[in-house]
Formats: sequence, structure tokens, C-alpha cells
Amino acid sequence: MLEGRWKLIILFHLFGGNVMRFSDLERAIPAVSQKMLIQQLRQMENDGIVRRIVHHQVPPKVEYRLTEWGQALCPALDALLSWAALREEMTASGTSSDI
Amino acid sequence: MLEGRWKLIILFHLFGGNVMRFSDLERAIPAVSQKMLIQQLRQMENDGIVRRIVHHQVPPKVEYRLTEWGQALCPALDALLSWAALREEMTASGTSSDI
DNA sequence: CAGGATCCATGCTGATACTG
DNA sequence: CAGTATCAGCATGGATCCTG
Repeated sequence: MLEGRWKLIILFHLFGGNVMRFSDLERAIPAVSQKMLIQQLRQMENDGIVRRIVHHQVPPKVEYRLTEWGQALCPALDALLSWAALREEMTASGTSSDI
Repeated sequence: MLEGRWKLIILFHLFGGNVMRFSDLERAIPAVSQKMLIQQLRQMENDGIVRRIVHHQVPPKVEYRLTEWGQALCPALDALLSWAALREEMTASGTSSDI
């Protein structure tokens, strides 16, 4: 469901009702390849977390946003983030958040 | 941190302060191989999520439990579970929880 | 009982090139 | 712009056998 290196990173960019185009996400996450980006977006689309909106134009325009259910994930991920942050209080190890 | 197929499953068995022996975990999670079980336990030990307690006996006895920080993960995972459960209310798709 | 060691299959990942 | 196709590399996962 949420496995895959990029899912969470993508979600963080989509939270708060953010609507992003494919190229927006590419720019926001420079480390990801197009293949991985589209792959993980498609998976989340199938899982009902992300909604894909195609605007039939030239040039093409495709937007991604969270579904209602996807938005509901927000508090859970916040809890995970604060858990990860809690570690730094206890150990002061400088590695940033990989959940 | 929490990647790997078995981490969450292991954690669920350890929550609530549960103390389990290696063989207990093997029995509780029949699908996991010994190699995977020990590997993921070791990783979580290194990450400070799980504590490993060796009793020097014959036969050997090794117990696993959560660290303080590991216990702190509980509410976050609960949030994830209720999120997953929310799906069934909305879609009624019978697939059980894979997060 | 609680692992360690080894070998092997799979799959995820990424770089690159191409398309409607 | 928003993808698709292809190929290669490495990590992950698993089965089996062995040990203190």
C-alpha cells in the first residue's frame, strides 16, 4: 500500500489539498526518475489514494491530487513524523527522516 | 526504518509491552522465514526500536520487546490502521490490511 | 532454542532513449 | 508536457542446511 521509496515523499507534496502537475512533482522531487514517479502515482491511483485528472489540451496537462481517503491519511503520517522527530530528542543522531 | 515486509507485523506482536521469544515470533508469524525474522529484528534493534534480551541458559533463551521509543510508535501505527479500516467503510473491498 | 551461512530467484530501481 | 519502452544492477527475500 505505502511501500515504495517515493510514495511518502509524493504524499507530502500533495497534502493540504495541493494539486500538482506531473512536471511539478518532477521538479519538487529531483531525485526521482520519470519511470518511478509515474509508477508510484499509478499504484496510488489504483489504491484510491491519488486522483488523476487529465485535461485534454495541447500541450497535455495532467494534475494529481489526493482523494478524500488520501487526505484522511494526513494525521497518521503526522504521527509518524513526530515519532521520527522524537528520536532526535533522545539520541541527537543527525540523520534526517527516513520512515 | 520501517521498510521491509515483516517489520510492521513483528511490531504488532510486540505492542502493549509484549515480550516474545524468538520461537514465539516464529509461531506467531508462520509465513516468515528464520532468516527474515532475525534480519528484521536485528535492524530494528540497531534502529533502537526493539530491545534484545539474552538469558544465558541452556537451552538458550532470547526475548524481544520494544524500547521506549518503539512503544512511542504505537499511536502512529494505530492511526495507520484506522485509516486502512476507513477504506472498508467507503469501498467495502474485502482485502485485509496491508499498509 | 536461537540463530549463522550459503545459494538462488525475484523484483525493485534507475539510466537512457523514444513518442503522441 | 506527460508519459512509454527497454535494459541492466543491486537489494531484498526465501529455502535449505548447519551450529553453539
